[in-house]
Amino acid sequence: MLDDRKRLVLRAVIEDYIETAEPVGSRTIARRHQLGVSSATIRNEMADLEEIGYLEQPHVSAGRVPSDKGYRFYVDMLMEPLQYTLQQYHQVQKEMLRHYREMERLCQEAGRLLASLTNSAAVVVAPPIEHLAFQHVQLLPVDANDVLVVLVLHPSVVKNRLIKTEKAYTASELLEMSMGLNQKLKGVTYRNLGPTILREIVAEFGEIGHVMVELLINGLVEEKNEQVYSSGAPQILSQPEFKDVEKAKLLFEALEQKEIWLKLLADDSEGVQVTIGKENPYADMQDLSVVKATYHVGGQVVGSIGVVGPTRMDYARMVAMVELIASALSELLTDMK
Amino acid sequence: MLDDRKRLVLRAVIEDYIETAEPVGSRTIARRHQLGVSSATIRNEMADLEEIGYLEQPHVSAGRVPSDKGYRFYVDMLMEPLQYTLQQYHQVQKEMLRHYREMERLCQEAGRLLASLTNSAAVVVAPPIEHLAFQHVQLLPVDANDVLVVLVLHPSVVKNRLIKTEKAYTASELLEMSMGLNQKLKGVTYRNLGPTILREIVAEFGEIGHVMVELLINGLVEEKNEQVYSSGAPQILSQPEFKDVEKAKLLFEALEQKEIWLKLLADDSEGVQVTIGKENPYADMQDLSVVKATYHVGGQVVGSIGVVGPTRMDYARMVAMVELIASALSELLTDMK
DNA sequence: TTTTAGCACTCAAACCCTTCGAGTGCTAAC
DNA sequence: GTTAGCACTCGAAGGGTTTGAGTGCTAAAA
Repeated sequence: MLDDRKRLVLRAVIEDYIETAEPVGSRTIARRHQLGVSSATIRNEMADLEEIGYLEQPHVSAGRVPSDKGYRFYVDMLMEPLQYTLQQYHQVQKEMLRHYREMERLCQEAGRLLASLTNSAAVVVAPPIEHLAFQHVQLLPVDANDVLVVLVLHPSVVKNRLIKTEKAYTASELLEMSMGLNQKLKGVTYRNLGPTILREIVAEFGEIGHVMVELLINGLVEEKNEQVYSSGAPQILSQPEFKDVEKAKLLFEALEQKEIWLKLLADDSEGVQVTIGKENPYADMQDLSVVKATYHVGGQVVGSIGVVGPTRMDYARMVAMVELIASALSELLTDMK
Repeated sequence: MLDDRKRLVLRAVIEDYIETAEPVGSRTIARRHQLGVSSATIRNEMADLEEIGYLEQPHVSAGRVPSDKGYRFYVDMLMEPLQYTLQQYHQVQKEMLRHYREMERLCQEAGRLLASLTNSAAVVVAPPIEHLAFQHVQLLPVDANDVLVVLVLHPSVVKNRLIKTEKAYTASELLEMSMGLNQKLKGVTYRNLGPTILREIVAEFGEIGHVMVELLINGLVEEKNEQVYSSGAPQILSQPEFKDVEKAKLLFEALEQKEIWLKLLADDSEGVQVTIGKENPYADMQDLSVVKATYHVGGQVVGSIGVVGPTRMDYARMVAMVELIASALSELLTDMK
């Protein structure tokens, strides 16, 4: 469909544009890349590429700029895949470990690292609580009428909530109830918490049972929004496309729309996925590109992580870095198991 | 020092400027405020106010703009204090309660609310862990070699960490150790964890003792940065002073310098404090003003909360809102007790 | 003595014009 | 098929003018 020279020209235009953020002209290409043809020839090729829709002209006397379609072709067919080094991998894992052993923190840290590696904004969707399984439930006496509920979920999530009770429970009463609850819940995934189990809990554990059920249900609901973390937004202001504050505001607002990310990153296909400009269904993000990957625990997809930036981004680098962070995160989470 | 009319003029200039963000001229004042004198008179007054240093002129044919010193006088002497309503107070408490009963979450939520009430960026310094006291320590068996350490601190902070042990402990061993640790630690503040206690713990509890001590010490260190939350940064981009992206970047960077906030908000004097422009010792923040207050648990200062914005801010409103959030937060935290 | 009307003056912002140059498309020759 | 050459386009940059908000000063009025 595209002969070799056209590919070379397209690639040259895109890579120059990614680097300089300025429309690139035929002479620049002729000078900077040794294609062995004159600018006039390149001019002809560029006109063709524009006709197919891979390049665009901001105005007639400016150079060319890649279109979304052009970037797509570049990402799929032209770009030189970049492979992260083993050294980078270890470095990243070390960084992550330095911080927290707790799953949600680890996910946040992964996002922060990704943002700093790419100089861009990163978004992480942490594993939805629905996929987690109860590993351990414990009621602890803290004060006269204060009971601490500790829920250990698998993998490596601990939730705790202090509750106030009407009745004052003794340590051994609580211990006994903990054992009972454990029996009921151990191994059950959050999502499989059917009404039967809940009703049993209310019936068997009285006041505490009531509170527990409310806590289980509300815990589930509340976490929805807490599950999306973003970082690195400020540094993206250095990108020339955001010299216009309005553009920047759009990006920031997009980052705050956590539901969008839940949906966008929910797709659990394999490998790194790239969404370019208008390919994105959300109108506010059609100037932006998203590069994302899923991460795994023991082979099962549990969440995803990605970067957002202007469509003019270094896709090869972004893909490599997202891949890097996603694998490192997957490995750490799996080891946590 | 300043006669009544000068005060009226200064106040009019500042309030107009806060509202419009444009340098204000003598005619505008004469028109919009009924001072009963002509623009020429106001012009003379403004010249005087400039001489004392309360007003400045961006250039000779522009109107006047308040100087830092002018804002200071306004805040101390001129501005009409705004009192939040009881209804707002209840509303805010309700909002806060809707979210979390856990101290750190509550602090974050307070920041988020403050940001949205003021359309500005808010920063919260959560109570430093050094001030917290151990209330309950518990080791829980989670898996063969996984032990969950739960630290309940007063007021209302729960920390937990999963640790891997060499030895596999039985539930009852862990229970016994929990009781021993409790005895040692209960009531001790984090800050008073002297080497004696730590040494005793290592001596008495072997492997677990080692891990516990490491955890206690590292926990202390790691939390430092985690203790500062900021929110509402994006909305501040709407302020006209940030139409220049460079300015905005400065603010964002300032918000990320958590140590600055720790120091800035560490000062635990009573009431709401206002730092205007150059009064701020940090060079990067000399275009910004900070309005902050401390919050309390049972009468004792534990942390502080504030807003940052351009020096042209609605000080009366900011002060009222910071006061509102700080009292609501104090009351909730105290009740948690 | 204070206030005010009047007026000359200043200066950024807005507008218009010109120039400059990067870049194009087309044509004709190689 | 390639390329040199050239006319053409159009944004960006620079320069000049106009406009208008705002000032300070002066002299007269209160």
